[in-house]
Amino acid sequence: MTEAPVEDFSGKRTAEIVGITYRQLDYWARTDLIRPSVAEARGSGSRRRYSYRDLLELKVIKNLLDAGLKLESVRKIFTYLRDNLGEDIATANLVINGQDSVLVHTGEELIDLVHNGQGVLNILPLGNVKEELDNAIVELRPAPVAGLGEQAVVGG
Amino acid sequence: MTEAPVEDFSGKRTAEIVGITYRQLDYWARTDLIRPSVAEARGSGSRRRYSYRDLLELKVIKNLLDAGLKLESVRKIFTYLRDNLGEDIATANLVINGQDSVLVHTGEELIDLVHNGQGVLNILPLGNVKEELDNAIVELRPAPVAGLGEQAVVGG
DNA sequence: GCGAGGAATTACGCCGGTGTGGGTTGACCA
DNA sequence: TGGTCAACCCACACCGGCGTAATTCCTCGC
Repeated sequence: MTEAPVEDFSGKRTAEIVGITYRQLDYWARTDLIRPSVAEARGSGSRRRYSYRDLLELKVIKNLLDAGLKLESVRKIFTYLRDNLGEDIATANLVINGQDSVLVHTGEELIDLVHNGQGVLNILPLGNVKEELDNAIVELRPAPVAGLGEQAVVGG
Repeated sequence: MTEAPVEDFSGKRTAEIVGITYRQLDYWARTDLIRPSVAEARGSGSRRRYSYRDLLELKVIKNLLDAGLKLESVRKIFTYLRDNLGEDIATANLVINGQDSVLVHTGEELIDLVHNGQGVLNILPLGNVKEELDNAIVELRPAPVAGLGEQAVVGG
């Protein structure tokens, strides 16, 4: 355990890892979609610090946007999701039906939903998201500095 | 066959049936998302005439929007969908993966896609759409005029 | 049967909110 | 002290709401 998550990330690096532009990250932070939970910006020149969990959420957002969702919808989804995005990320599928979101774990549940669902369902396999993220973190090491990159003590 | 589809619909009524605003319908027509296939507008005051098939597409769009999709994505989806939205509407599920769309008929195919899919899948059961539409058409009869509502001869 | 008037419908310009990109300035940290 | 990163201002595209002018359709009176 404690594989890595005691690491935190600058705004720029966060954007690179997640695969979004820095502008988006900036905009989302200032419009309260996702704010850096380790350290908020405190005026021009200060540094934002994102946690691993933040990156995870950002990656989910990125996936949702790539799927063609409106940012507005993503905002609403996260209002719900933030309370439920927990341990079972590896196996869960996020299923979104308009304003409502559910976490589904089995394929059968999924089929049920599709059959009963009145509208479009947006389905995001969260396991993939975590995987993608972890890969990106490894590949995008900040620099070939000795051993530790952006290692930081968060005190947890 | 020929259950009803020899009917066509005014812009206003189309908007009511589909459940969108007239503004949207107007905007979509003028930006080439969906144009009335029976009769185009030919200047201020002219009348648009939408076919049943148009309504079907509009209803799909409405569902996609309700699911939180960007209109931009919907445009791209329809570029593909228009060629493939055919008879099997009753049973097919529209599956969207970012830019790509597929029509899927069985639950197993669906699960496969979910497992393999890298990103979000948007799934829309098309059968429901047709059903919703037919209900709305019946419920929103234009007026209690004798028997026939907006019956019209469209030719072949 | 036919013309006139009113109702219905459309096109269009104006506008605002959102999301995003660019560029610049200013603070922070190494 | 220099490089990096956040804030801020600006601009632009998209979506769609509103109001208005223009046109067409429908109905009525003759």
